[in-house]
Amino acid sequence: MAMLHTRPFASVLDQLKSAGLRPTRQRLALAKLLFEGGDRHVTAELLHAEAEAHRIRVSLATVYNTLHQFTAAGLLREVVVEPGRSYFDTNRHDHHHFFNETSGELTDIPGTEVTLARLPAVPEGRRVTRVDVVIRLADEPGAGR
Amino acid sequence: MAMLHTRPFASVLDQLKSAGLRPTRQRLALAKLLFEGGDRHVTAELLHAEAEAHRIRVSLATVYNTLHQFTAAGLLREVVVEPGRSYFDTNRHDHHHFFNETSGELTDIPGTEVTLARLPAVPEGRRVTRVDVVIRLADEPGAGR
DNA sequence: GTGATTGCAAATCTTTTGCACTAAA
DNA sequence: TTTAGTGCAAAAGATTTGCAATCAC
Repeated sequence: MAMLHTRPFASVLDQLKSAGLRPTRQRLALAKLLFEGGDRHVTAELLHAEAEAHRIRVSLATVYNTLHQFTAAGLLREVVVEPGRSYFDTNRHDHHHFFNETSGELTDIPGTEVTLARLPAVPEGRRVTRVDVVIRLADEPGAGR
Repeated sequence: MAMLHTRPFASVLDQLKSAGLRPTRQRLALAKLLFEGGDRHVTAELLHAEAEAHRIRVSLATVYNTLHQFTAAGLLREVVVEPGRSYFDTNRHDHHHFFNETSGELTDIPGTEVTLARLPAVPEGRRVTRVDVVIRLADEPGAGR
């Protein structure tokens, strides 16, 4: 059972290597927090706080560097839904997002549950790097329930 | 011919009124810049610069306030595609966006050209406020052409 | 008049940067 | 060693806020 997370984490190590990133204490610790707990959406501030809670000494600057390096290495995906704040998503599968504007909560939608039936012609000389679908939600007005 | 833009602008005035916003010199001038030139995507900084170029004296703080008030009144739509910068879109029709990650250019896609064939179930107690589709582009690697 | 609106400067918040120090290879 | 990585504090942006002066009604 403890093996459950061994494989995916090993692959993270491999990917750090192939991205030319040294497996430092900080990067390993952050990778564990990020990838050993299922799919997550974190901000730099949040991950930094979480590291502190786990007695991992990392500076906020390093958290930012690491998040961007992991993103460049394809281990994370940056999601922009709010002005002035970036979320980093550990879910690397094809998927989209619900964004609750009331609470700021970001939730995955499996790629299979959203289908784009019709897409526009891509401008000349450009290629599509990604298609992001964000379904914005608000709490139902009818209070209670 | 000069009439061409008279109507839509009048409706803007009405909407300011019904939103309880006094038609001040600043708000009127910014509204003209925003709504008399077809569909546009502006940042606060850009609109402020444009106002200055037109000899309209407005502070940047007022530009921010105005953009948010217009957005709340339904005259503008805020589009978030880049961390740390908000675009405001004057196109109020149903539509989506191309975002060129290389140049930062934001382009409209008419709602008719994108069709979502399948949408996920909306979580209990929430309602959908908007569905945003952003097609991210990069310049084709094959240089020239 | 009276309350809404504005301008300005200071404050805030997130993210980036410069650089001396530390650690991996 | 040699070079990449880290921490810290300062800097940089974008956006917001507090408050006195100004404007619309």
